[in-house]
Amino acid sequence: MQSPAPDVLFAPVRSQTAFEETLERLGTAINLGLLAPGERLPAERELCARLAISRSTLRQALTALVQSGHLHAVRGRAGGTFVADRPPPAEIPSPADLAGWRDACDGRLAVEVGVALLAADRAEPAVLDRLDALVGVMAGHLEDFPAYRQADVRLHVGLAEATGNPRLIAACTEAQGEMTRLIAHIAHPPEVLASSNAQHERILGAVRRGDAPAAGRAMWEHLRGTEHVLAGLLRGA
Amino acid sequence: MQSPAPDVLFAPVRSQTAFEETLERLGTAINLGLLAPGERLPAERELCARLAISRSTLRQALTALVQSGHLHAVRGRAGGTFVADRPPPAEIPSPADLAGWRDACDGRLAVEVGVALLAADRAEPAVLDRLDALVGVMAGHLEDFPAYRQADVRLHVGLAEATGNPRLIAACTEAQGEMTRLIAHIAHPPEVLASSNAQHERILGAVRRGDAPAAGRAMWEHLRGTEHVLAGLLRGA
DNA sequence: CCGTAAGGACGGAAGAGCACACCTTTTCTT
DNA sequence: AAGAAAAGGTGTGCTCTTCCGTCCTTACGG
Repeated sequence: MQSPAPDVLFAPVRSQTAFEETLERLGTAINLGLLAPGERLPAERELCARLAISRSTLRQALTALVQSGHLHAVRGRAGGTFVADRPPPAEIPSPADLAGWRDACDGRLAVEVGVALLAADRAEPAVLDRLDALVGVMAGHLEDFPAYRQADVRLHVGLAEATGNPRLIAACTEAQGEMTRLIAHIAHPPEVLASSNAQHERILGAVRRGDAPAAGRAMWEHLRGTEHVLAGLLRGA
Repeated sequence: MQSPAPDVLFAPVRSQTAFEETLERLGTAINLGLLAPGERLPAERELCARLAISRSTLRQALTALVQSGHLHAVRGRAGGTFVADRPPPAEIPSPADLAGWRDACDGRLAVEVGVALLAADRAEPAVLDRLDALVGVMAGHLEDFPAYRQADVRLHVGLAEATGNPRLIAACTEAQGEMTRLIAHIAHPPEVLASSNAQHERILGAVRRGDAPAAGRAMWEHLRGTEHVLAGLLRGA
């Protein structure tokens, strides 16, 4: 009955430095539009306290993001660090990203279906109203994928926030970041977006009814759609 | 429509050292029984290569686990590092563990339901036969919670392995580790274990039929059972 | 015109991790 | 019986990351 030693137990230990993680966190937040263009970040001395890192380390990340054009800094009393008005476009996905696209989809599936199940139990109607509004925003941007995608991300992350679980919010944000890297540069016909957005309505409807199984199932089908699109385009990768 | 800056974006960055993560990985693997008593670990020089850390760092972790009684080391040509025959019992959960029990359950829910959905699509019958055998093992240990729990863990992790996704396997292992810390020291009447094990059968049945929604739903209900037990016992925490 | 709040810059201290060389113990092979 | 081999055990010094503290520069506001 004893299985042999599972390989994954001895998989490489991640060694991401604080600088790298900070850079990644802020960078994806900007790319996802969670930090809006023109928005002001907390002051460095406050932000490094919130992130529980030293100011030097934080500044490494901020400096890198300024140089890459994601942020711009303004000195002086009324200054601060601001998200660029026109952040640079998402980079093309790395070979490593493409190689792991299926794993990324799987991870996203787990997080999002779990979020849907829990949100159905816990979401406040007021929050759901805000998410419904996002469906309307997306409906108005079927021809403008970047704008559509930004509302899309806000919807999914907003649903995660509705669960009240910080872990799930973080996991959802990370999953959305990975997905954005994968899909930012591929064509999205308006018909596809429209049908995807119809699924958003079904998900929110089930969540509002408190029907967790239906919400989970609707989310599952929603994500399978994305997965099939990717499978078609990346078949060789 | 612009939400204010999401709090979770500026949450503390995790700063876990390679030593800490190695210690945790191997320690939980032993506590969960994924590394069986008496089992021999790969040689240090090989293991540090697999974990992508230096031998010094690996030895820090191994030394700590030897001192805590989880491992014992044997010198000489036929030597090695072995899992203790009688590893020390799980520690009582820390206040931090108890405070976050609901978050831990949520995370587990997402991972496990996702695993069930994906396993229904991908699991090989041969693998499912092995998992069915574990249900039989559990049925024979309704009076012996440690033994029951060990087979339980192997079942859940085995289902994750059936998805073929390393991320999910790792996430599932971690979630099971957290759950074990929470539930190791509470009473588990045989009737509760029997009903829990019946749910295992339902899950595996749905997976075998390739009925993903049913598998996901069965898993969801299975986990809600555990959650209700915990909610009753930890209500004040 | 000065205080204050913001970003910007430097320099040293501490610790984690690593590479490498070497030692000790035991067993296997010749 | 001798020596090679394979394993854990030990020590040293270097590099890189991070942190802390201090100071500088800019610019708004009274």
